[in-house]
Amino acid sequence: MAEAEAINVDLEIIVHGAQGRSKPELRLWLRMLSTTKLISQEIRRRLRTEFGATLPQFDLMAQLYREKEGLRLGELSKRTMVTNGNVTGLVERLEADGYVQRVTPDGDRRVTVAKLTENGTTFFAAMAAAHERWLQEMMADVDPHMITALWSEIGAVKNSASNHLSGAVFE
Amino acid sequence: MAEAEAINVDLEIIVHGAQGRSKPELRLWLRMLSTTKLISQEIRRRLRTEFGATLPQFDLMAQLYREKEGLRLGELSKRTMVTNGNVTGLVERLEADGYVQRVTPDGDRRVTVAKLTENGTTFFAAMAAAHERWLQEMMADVDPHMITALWSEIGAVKNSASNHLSGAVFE
DNA sequence: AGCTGATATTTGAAATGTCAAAGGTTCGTG
DNA sequence: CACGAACCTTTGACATTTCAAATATCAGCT
Repeated sequence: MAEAEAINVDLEIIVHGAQGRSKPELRLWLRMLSTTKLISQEIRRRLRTEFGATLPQFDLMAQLYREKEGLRLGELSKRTMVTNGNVTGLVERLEADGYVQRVTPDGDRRVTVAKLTENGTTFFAAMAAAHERWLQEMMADVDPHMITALWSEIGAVKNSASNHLSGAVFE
Repeated sequence: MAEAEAINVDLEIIVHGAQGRSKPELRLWLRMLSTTKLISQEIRRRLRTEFGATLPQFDLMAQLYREKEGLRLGELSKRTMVTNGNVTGLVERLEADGYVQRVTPDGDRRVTVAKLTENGTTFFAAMAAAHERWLQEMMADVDPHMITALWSEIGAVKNSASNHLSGAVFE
């Protein structure tokens, strides 16, 4: 354990350099980024080996899973924080795999609604259960109080960042 | 301010659903992920519009900046958490732009060392200054104590995750 | 010297990511 | 009802991403 920690500290130093003189905001950002990358990569690896799926596909299906009626591609784009053009391709591939179905509603022919098929629903449910388990595993060494505290503190960071964006995010 | 916060809370709900029944680890993970995405996208946007650069290029140059003698591509891959094949293409484009130079040392002809050119050095220095400023801006509303606290708490998360990886990360 | 195994990088296929521009479709208003 | 603005999705050009397979080189051993 102690050894693993030491190795990890080294990794951090290697990744971001021995930058004692950086501003705290920058140090925090670099650590957030590397931590997120680390966990993302692990989740990607497991999704691929255990389910043959990708993380973006998982994210997209997660949105559809809780909207039985499906979602418009534009909504999907906002919720997954993925660009419109990207959603098109993702849905295309998921449709080819039989997990998602595309429908154009009668009312508005500009719109395309994507929804999970029955296959897609059961497939996603299995992935979601594993996904939640993996996260509990990976955060097993963290004090539960710290987890909830982190959740709210990161909320503060997110709020601050949201208030200082240049682009029009609140369309 | 209060309004912007309300809007942001809505965004979070939209992005991740009104999932009161999720495990804390999952909630924390989703929030970390969306926050990191939000800030990354803002940094990407600014790097592109103000410098015509991409975030991976910035990351790569950051590593070279603090190693005047340059780095082997494999080292670059580890430090940037980017795969080998990916580094090849990144360096290729940066070389075409005149910011990076590739050299094969005499001793070992398997190796390729990348280093910043003079142009690359001054270019990166300008980007780095802006980059640090942007982060201070985006985190301006966060209590400085919280920033340092977050830094160490996220360290705990990172350590825990490192200890529960499936793949061989500590080669 | 020649083999073998380890190292280092490149390549190729497929997916994801961005942005900008182009296509349709709908709606309000003249 | 026709026009133009607004809306939704797709397309196209590129960059990035991963993985696996291929290449190239080195180092050690016989």
